[in-house]
Amino acid sequence: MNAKSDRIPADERRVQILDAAVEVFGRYGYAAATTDRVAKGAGISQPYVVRMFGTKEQLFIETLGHTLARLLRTFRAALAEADAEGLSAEARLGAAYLELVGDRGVLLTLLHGFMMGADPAIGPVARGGFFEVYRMLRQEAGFTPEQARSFLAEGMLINTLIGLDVRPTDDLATAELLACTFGDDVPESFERSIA
Amino acid sequence: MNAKSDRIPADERRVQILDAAVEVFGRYGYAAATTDRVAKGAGISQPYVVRMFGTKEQLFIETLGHTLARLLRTFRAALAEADAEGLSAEARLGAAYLELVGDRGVLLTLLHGFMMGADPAIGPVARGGFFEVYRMLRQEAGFTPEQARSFLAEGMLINTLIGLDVRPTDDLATAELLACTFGDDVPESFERSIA
DNA sequence: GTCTATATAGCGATAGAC
DNA sequence: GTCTATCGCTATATAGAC
Repeated sequence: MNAKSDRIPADERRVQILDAAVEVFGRYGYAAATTDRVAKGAGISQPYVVRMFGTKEQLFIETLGHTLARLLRTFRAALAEADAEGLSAEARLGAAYLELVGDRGVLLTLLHGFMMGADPAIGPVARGGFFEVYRMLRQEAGFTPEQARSFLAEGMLINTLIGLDVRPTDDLATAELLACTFGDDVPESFERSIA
Repeated sequence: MNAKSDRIPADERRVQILDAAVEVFGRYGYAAATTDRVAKGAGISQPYVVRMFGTKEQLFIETLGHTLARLLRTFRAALAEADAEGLSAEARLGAAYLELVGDRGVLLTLLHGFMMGADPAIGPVARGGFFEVYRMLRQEAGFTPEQARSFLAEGMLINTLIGLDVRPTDDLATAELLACTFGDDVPESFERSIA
């Protein structure tokens, strides 16, 4: 509104930029995403984005950390709930994953990061993040290796369906696979088309 | 060697370019891949690549078709073999998938394509390719929806492990997941580092 | 804390010769 | 069938003002 209110603390601006970055990196991937789109998403100028994070690469690395933290937070909350209500960790974590599907940016940003293992700077971060999830499943959720592998595999299939931008109405095979993957209630984010 | 022998038929050149493109798109993804790298891989000039395929986008679409055809060919050969030797289609297709892992470019190009569902030109091609595989599993391999979903999920996890550029020596969690995914013989392509 | 202006580099695509 | 030369766009990053 007024000119002065546009000046906000750096910490707060940082989070706004990271939130915008999750959307942009998720939609376009690392290479096709532009710092300008992130800036527009955060409502600031492109050079300011770069000023805050140094480089686009560094922004992506911090965005990966941001999304990973959110994933782990969601999973840990689900585990606590399963504990309190005596539900199985497996079922409760599956439901938690579906919550995350609602926000396409999170899972797609992670998957795009996972595809960059060959990148010297981003690869180690991506591997570290992936296996942090694996360790959480094994140690905190009490999964066996087979349970953890199966959980991750199902997750990657769901990520792929999001990345494909699959819609329930596409055709018979599509409807069948979506029904088989999600059961009765296909996440609503599959029904809207991308803005 | 001699100057004249460098002139080869367009059809043959096309295949050379597509083979180079599979490697490059697999390694860098669509956006970060350059027509110049593809050209160097095929041993020709960058403008000639563009000349042959019109645009980089069109090159990617044809590369997707090329890799998908190879995937389906491998699967169908495995099915024929399973038929002849009385093996289960599920086990034989799993083994066929592992053959494809040896050539990182194929599976990574496909996965990069699957991540581009939101792209107006590439999205429809990627979805079509993915569900062509699904239909093959259901109709030709005789999989139930659950078997097909599970097979695809395991495949996507393997693709992700390739994309992450995971190495067996990384740490305990890594070794455990690789052992759990591949059993005794982890594909050798996981042991070499990328060139 | 934030912007405008701009330097700089890389890449896809075109023109045209051989 | 293939190359060299080059245009023009886009995008990251820097400089410096407010």
